[in-house]
Amino acid sequence: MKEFLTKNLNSSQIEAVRCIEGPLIIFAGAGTGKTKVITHRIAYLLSLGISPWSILAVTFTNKAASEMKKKVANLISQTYKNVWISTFHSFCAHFLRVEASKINLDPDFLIYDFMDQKNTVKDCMKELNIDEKKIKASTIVNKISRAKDDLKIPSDITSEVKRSDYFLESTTSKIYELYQKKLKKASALDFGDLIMQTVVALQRLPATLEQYQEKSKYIMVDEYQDTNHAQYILIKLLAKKHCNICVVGDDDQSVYSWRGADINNILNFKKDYRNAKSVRLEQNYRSTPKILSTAYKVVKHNNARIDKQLWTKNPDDGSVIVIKAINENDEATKIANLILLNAYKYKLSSFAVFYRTNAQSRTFEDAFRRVGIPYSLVGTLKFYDRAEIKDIIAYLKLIHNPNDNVSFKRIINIPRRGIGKTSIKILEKFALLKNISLWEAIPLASQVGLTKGTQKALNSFMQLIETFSKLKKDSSAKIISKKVVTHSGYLKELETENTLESRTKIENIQELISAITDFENRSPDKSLAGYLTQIALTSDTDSLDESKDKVTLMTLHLAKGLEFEYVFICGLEEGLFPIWESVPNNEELEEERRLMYVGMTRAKKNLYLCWATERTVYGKIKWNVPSRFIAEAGFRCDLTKPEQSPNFKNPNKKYFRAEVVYKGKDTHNYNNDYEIKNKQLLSPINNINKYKIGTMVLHPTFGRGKIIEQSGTEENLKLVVLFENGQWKKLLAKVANLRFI
DNA sequence: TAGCCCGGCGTTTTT
DNA sequence: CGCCGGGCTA
Repeated sequence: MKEFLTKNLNSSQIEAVRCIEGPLIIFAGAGTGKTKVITHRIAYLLSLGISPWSILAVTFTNKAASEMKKKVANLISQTYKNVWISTFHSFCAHFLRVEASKINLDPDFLIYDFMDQKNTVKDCMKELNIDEKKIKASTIVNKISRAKDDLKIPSDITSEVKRSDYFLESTTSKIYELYQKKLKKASALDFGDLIMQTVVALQRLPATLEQYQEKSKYIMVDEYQDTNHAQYILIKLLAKKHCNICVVGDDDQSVYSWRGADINNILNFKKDYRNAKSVRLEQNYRSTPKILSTAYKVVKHNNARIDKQLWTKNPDDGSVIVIKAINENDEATKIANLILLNAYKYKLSSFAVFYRTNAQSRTFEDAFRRVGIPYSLVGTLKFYDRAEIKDIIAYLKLIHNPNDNVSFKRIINIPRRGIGKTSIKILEKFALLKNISLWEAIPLASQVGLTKGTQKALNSFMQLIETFSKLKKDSSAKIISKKVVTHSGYLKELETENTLESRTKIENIQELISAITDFENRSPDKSLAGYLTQIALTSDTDSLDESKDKVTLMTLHLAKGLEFEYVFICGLEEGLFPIWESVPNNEELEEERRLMYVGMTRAKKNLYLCWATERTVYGKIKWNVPSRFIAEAGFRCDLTKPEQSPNFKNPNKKYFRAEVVYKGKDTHNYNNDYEIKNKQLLSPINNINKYKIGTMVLHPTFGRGKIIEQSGTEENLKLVVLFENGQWKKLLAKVANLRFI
């Protein structure tokens, strides 16, 4: 093995890299160098002279795929370009476009996102006279998506249900059937179709299958614990001939079962592939021993897992601390203060706040704004979800395929053309009757008794779109989109509005056009269809910009794969995390626990577990009990009496009881224990370690306070004390003249 | 047709 | 408490 491939790898990593023949499963715990192993493995294959054309690496996210490409390129400069590294969805989209003719598919199909799906389902429900108040459209979308994840067609759904669910299941099945017809008519595929259709095609076309099996003589699958059944079958088909399949994953980090991921895929790998070898990566390079052992204590409570325990050579500094807050504002204020306090040591981008639900982000935004901490909120408002962007995209989609009813309805009256809901309703009814698209119904509008004015408006809309369509042949996506913005009157309407909001919208549209320009400069396929595919399969572009020095706010789900020096996991209360719905169901509870594990293992040095005794939910105050995960992590919480902080009137500045603190022993022993300090807070301090974190002190000028941080030793022992007035001070212990109280 | 008001609802969301 | 969507009125 070439030397450049082995240096910086540990022995298990090397073992995983070198095992290239036959099935291999790599259990790669958090922070164990998983990506490194995959990229080195690819480089190793290439260094052996294996053709890049026969290597396929599949990931879930675009980010992971592009990172992987970049890292392989760094290892092997020349040949990497021909290695097929892509996401499941783009692999399938590519496959389906190339092989479309063999399976009676329009090669220029659109890709529907969640909103498109939901709108289509709504149409179906109207048509089938199903009351949207009884069953939500989004429930049906989820059910249809899950069915596709399981490779089920509409008739499969009803055949295997209990009688109690029969109504819901049979309506789902009916809607699913109609939904597929509508998608077909619009030449659209949803995300689930991309995988399912690919599987179906490969099963039906043995010659094609064989061809792709050659292309995937060596397969690698990243985040295997997140594969759903369809993806599992897809991989199985591709790997069947050569069986050089290498899957990488961590069952402890499986948090997407609600989206169809099946943890059994990874747990049963050895049953599926009898002669499979397995390698465990257990040396962690990210976190401190404290963090790892705490996280392990939590995840150990799960039954459906393969036991593995991470260890590290990292020094045992930093801390794991539980913070008890009075309410959600207090929680945010305390965290904001802790960040300010430590901001001199690290960049703001080294701090992250994780929460279970998006609704929790607001308090943090308020608190951070108040004290002037720059933050970036990840995941909520996606660029491509903004109304103005979706409008312009809808124009592009309609230009690409005028039969796309979803896009048609979105923009028919944007900007206002005097075509209202009732006109559309009439047109829709008519189109349904004639089994044609809304677009095709326009020339026949005179037959349905629409007014002259409406007819005229419809016709000029049609003309507008047709003018754009003519540009398709010899104009780029950029030119078309520019013309759409101006000629449709969209820009003009925003300009006349001239509000702060409308100006932001104009900026966003300009940003969109520059994104399209960017796409054209980069991508080999400069067509409109190419661009539409790209955006359908790409999520947020700008959300996590690591170059900006800001604190990160995000949900725990989005945290997977990232790492930060300081991690704050918030809202650790029964009912919120673990979220109430999951508690009665053991499998779901275990998934919550894995989510906790994911969150904890993001931390490199300092981990804070936060909970509030009181929290306002939907305008009502709720009293909480600390999350079981806090106890499982080895901390004891006093549940009986919620603390009332003395001497405080302003609730936002009530002081802090870092009730339970990790007692750091200077040892790398992985299994060392935690000492509960809860009861010692107000008791006499022994001389040896008298400035313990959590100790109450009295300062001659600042008054009562509590030690919440320490650094340095002996003569240089520095303390951070939080005083009752809400101020934080950094003090040199030797001269601070503190008295214990 | 468009704007307003009222009622219901309120996990997580790689593609 | 706040948002979104449906229905009703000007």
